[in-house]
Amino acid sequence: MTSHRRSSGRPTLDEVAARAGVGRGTVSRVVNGSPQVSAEARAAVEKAIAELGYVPNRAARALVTQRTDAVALVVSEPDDRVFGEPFFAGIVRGISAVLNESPLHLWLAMASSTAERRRVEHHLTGQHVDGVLLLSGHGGDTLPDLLAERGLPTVLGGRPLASNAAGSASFVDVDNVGGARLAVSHLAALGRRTIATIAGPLDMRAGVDRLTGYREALRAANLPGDDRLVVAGDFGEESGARAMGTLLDRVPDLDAVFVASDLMAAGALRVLRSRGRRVPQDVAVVGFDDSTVARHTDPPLTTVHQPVEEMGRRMARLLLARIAGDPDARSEVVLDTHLVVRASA
Amino acid sequence: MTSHRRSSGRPTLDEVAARAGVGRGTVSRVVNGSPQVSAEARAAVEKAIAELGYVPNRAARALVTQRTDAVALVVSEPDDRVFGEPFFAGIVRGISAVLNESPLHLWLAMASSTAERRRVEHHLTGQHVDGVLLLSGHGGDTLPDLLAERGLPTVLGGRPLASNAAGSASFVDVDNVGGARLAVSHLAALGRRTIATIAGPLDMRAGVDRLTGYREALRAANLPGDDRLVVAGDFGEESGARAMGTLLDRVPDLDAVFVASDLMAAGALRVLRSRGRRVPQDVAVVGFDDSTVARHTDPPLTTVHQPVEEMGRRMARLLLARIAGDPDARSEVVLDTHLVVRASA
DNA sequence: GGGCTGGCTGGGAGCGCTCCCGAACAGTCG
DNA sequence: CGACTGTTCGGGAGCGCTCCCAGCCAGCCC
Repeated sequence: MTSHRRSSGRPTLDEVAARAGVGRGTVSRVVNGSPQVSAEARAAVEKAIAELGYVPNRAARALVTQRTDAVALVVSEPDDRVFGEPFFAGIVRGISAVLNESPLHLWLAMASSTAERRRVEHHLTGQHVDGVLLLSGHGGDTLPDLLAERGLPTVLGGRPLASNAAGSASFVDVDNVGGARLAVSHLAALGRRTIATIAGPLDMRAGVDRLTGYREALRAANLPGDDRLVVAGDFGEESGARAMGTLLDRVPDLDAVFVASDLMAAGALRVLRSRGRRVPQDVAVVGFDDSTVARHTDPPLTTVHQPVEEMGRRMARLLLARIAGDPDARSEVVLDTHLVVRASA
Repeated sequence: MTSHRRSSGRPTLDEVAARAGVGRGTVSRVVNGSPQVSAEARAAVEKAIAELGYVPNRAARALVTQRTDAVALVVSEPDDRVFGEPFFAGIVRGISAVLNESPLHLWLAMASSTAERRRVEHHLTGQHVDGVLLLSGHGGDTLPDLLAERGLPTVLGGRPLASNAAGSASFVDVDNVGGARLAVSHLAALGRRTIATIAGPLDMRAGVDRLTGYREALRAANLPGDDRLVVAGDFGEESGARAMGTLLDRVPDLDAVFVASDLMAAGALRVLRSRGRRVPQDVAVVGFDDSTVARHTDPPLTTVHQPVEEMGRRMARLLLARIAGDPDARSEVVLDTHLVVRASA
């Protein structure tokens, strides 16, 4: 009737106040759970809210509070690695599970190309998220530094490569070194003496760490570390096949391979078979990731399991903590991996 | 110096205007690409923006425009299906690819439990997304109706089950019926006469449609449709194994199975082998999804490929169109599937 | 009884932006 | 030369909310 009614029809805080017969301040206090409200006033406001179906306007709130109740999950990855099963889905689930218990919402940003990365940077630093979860991988990513500089709470998925000024960023990682050590020790315990490895890309921390674990385990088992036993791939299946070929050419009598990803291991398995090697009798193989394919290769793959969903959960919790509390607090969480023994080793 | 500087230090539109020596309106016009600005004014404003590193405040803009430049991807799925490879990752990629070309941002909302679903409903209808992409699956989901009622542009991933008032919602689906038909015709063309099927859950549209395709193809090939040849699973590996057992008990001499998901097919393959059937000699098997596992089963799985990433792209484009234009426009997109022939059939 | 607490409350100010109205200024035509 | 059109521009109003301050009303103590 009066011209005050907004066209969109969504009730505002003022309308609630009018209906409850109180002032705006009181409604705001009720909505935000302030204790400074009498029982009667609170009841009246709650009644009005229910009747009107009032939902606070986030934009208006964000405008004044300078907070957005949103965090971004940035997938800053040019290639497919992050999307490999079960990584991405698992992480997202873990994160969502935790965030769903908080008032925060999740904004998903993929930055594959450089242009997209710039757009994302722009948006993040132009504020309007309260924190950032970053799934990166490759070194040379400038985003962590940029965010740190802007003072935006950030949690990295995966330990940053080297000297990144991510010194101020928290991260959650799986124990890649330990996992690789587990795998290679297992191979050594099986009596294998010539253990090769197909490493991941060495510009990714996971690639480097798994190689380190391999070397440590060799040393611990008193086995020779020979550079001809090491070939790097890119975590993808084809690169695994190629690497296996190279390895077999170089060291025909190798009796075991530790492969830094299940997908590469699947490729390796194929080549091994076509070159007449029996797995595990002639060559034992251990993979990494415990992805879905590991259960279905022939033979099923012994592999290192990493707790992806837990990783997502921890990332989210860490971010929550940083947003709530001291933004300078830095934490590092490293999650245990374990070996899943199947038929390939 | 003056007390005008905000503590957070982010430059505002007014500061840009002051620096450029123009009014707020002009800055706003430049930022929003209005043509009603002289070349000099535009240049001055752009210079000031660059110097100050100005980024518009989304909340403030959203508050006045009543738009948010954000859409939500709601995964309303209690169980794992959506997360099965390569579905989720593919969809998300496709969506992101399209959205990255637009001013829209992506919110990700998982609603597994009923409580979470309520929270999401509340958030969506409490406004503050401009549209919704819904990945559902099971019938009985009330969200599409709710959103339609609220007039929120919505695009469904997957054709809704039955009589949902999703009559007003657009959707993108893959041609499940056609895909299943393709698979079963292939089996028939191979000379198989007793073709069984392990269907998906019949409260999901994909489950129903794939079964329909199976039946149509049988009829077209003049093969008997026997209810004993049909067992439903839940798309998961174990259910596939169980179903295969049941099928073998009922019809020991079946010579082919069409399985409505690769994961179930993997389970079926296992049981087939343990029951002494050779694949494909004794029993030919065709799966559905063309997931990563299909390439690695023993033997590799012939399966129906569905264009997941394209599905994501189309969903995003459809939503964009609905947001931009006539919100009552309804569209249905059904994407073709094709058969990937490997060793299992 | 006067002054003081202290719990509740209402409402002004203002967050940063867009929208829109009217002013200012050309340029054009009769 | 005056009236008129069209383009460009400035700035007031207001989006819905939170913050904060002043005001009010007990209740209490000296």
